[in-house]
Amino acid sequence: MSDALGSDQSPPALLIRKLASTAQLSDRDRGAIGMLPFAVLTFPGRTSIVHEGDAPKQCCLILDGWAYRCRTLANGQRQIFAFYVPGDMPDIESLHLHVMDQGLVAIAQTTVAFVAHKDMRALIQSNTNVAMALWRDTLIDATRCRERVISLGRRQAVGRMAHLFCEMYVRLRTVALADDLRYLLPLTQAELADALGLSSVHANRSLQELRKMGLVTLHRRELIIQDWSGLATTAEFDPSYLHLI
Amino acid sequence: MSDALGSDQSPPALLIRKLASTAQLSDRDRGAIGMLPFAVLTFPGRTSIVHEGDAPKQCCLILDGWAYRCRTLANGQRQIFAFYVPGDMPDIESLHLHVMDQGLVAIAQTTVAFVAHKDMRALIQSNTNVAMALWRDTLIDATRCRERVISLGRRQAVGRMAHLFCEMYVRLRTVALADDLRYLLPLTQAELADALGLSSVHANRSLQELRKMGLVTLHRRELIIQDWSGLATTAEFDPSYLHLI
DNA sequence: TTGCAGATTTAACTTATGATAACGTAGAGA
DNA sequence: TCTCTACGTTATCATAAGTTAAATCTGCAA
Repeated sequence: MSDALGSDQSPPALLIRKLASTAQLSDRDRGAIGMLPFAVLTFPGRTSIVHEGDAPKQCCLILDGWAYRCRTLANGQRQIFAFYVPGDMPDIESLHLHVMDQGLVAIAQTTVAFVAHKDMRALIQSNTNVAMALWRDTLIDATRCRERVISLGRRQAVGRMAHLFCEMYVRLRTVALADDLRYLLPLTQAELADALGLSSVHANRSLQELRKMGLVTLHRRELIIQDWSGLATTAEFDPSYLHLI
Repeated sequence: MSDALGSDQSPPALLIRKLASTAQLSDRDRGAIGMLPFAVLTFPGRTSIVHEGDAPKQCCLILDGWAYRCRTLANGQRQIFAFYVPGDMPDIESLHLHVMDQGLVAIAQTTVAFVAHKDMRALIQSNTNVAMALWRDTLIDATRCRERVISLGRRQAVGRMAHLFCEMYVRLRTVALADDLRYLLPLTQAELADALGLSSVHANRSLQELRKMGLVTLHRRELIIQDWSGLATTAEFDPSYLHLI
């Protein structure tokens, strides 16, 4: 992928920057996060970081690459719930809910930093403010999930896709992985379809519709937004649900 | 509705019982929750408890009745995100996210107990364990949201409806508002449709399909599950995502 | 270069769901 | 009793999206 996010690339620095994008952190908070011991691991594309049914003893922080959470139904259909990008901690909830009811999968090659639950718990116990920031982060994850519900329930395919493109642009921009209305979107159309509740054929049709409308191009995994306001209108996109400061 | 939930009907007692259904609470925790000052208010059916765009200064606890969170799109379509029943605190998140991006609406006549944010914050600051239980509760709310995503994305209308009926049965049973495979479902078919991402006509068709399959009856707001295992199979329902102890 | 595998695109056809409108029913209140 | 209203039901037609299959295209490795 790419090394954005400013100078200090260490896992704690990334986590601090991420949490500070949605909450206020004091120097004491930053210091406490800075002490967290992380173990860094790289996963090849399309491999599982956490399996459905696992009971992890650690949380992970995406450093580089993308991941998604998904579940497979009995008939083999898949639903992708959410995408995670650098700075995100996709499984903070495993601190509280011990069995993962969905898997976490690396999309392209993805580097992840793990912190043991016990270290996270110690941090949370000793630093209420950081606990609140983490809690807040999980709540924002939930608002994104609700936005997904509205998309699936009440938007048509083209609007859903436009909405996802808008959301990812805004999120990637906060970690300096998008600018100038373009970003790397390492998804196949089949994965896009699984996220949007579509068949891959219809995902393809919808994408072409967006192209035909002159809103985006997507070629070689690079998404270019040609008409932001048109795209946002098509999506009825209002970024306030992301609760960025 | 009905007065279930055992002997002590006070708001703190209800909250304690609810949190204890998904987390361990010590006597000290229970004592601390018991001290929370609540203000009780009753809302007529189809009135707004919290408006979209509000910045509430209090959290609410449903004592009696049902409520739902919803948002209305530009074209007038509505999406209901979640239903809340006695024992639920639908807007704990307002402690952390100050503007509600959706409304909270009472369905039938609904009684609600309000706690001021400052009192909740004091409780959370002084009692980490209760904070963790509340956090955990918001995470379970999020797992329900994800379950909704899977329903909307990958299940057909009949399966979606079956899944909702299963979930509400299990949830209502934990607060003694359902037993013997039946419960009060105070929703119109139009509301059911808004929750399931369907038109009301198709919600009606799907309901009739469930009846024809011999799985449920719904008459005069009473839902009777005639064939639990058939319904659960149709829904591919697995209650583990509710994380009940 | 060639061949291969995965990804995208296109086409033809089917199906689930939406939209609209008419009609039925039951309860509330005059 | 009558009327009004909110809901539920039914029918018809329109359309978004699914399914299947085959034709390209792309990148990659031999």
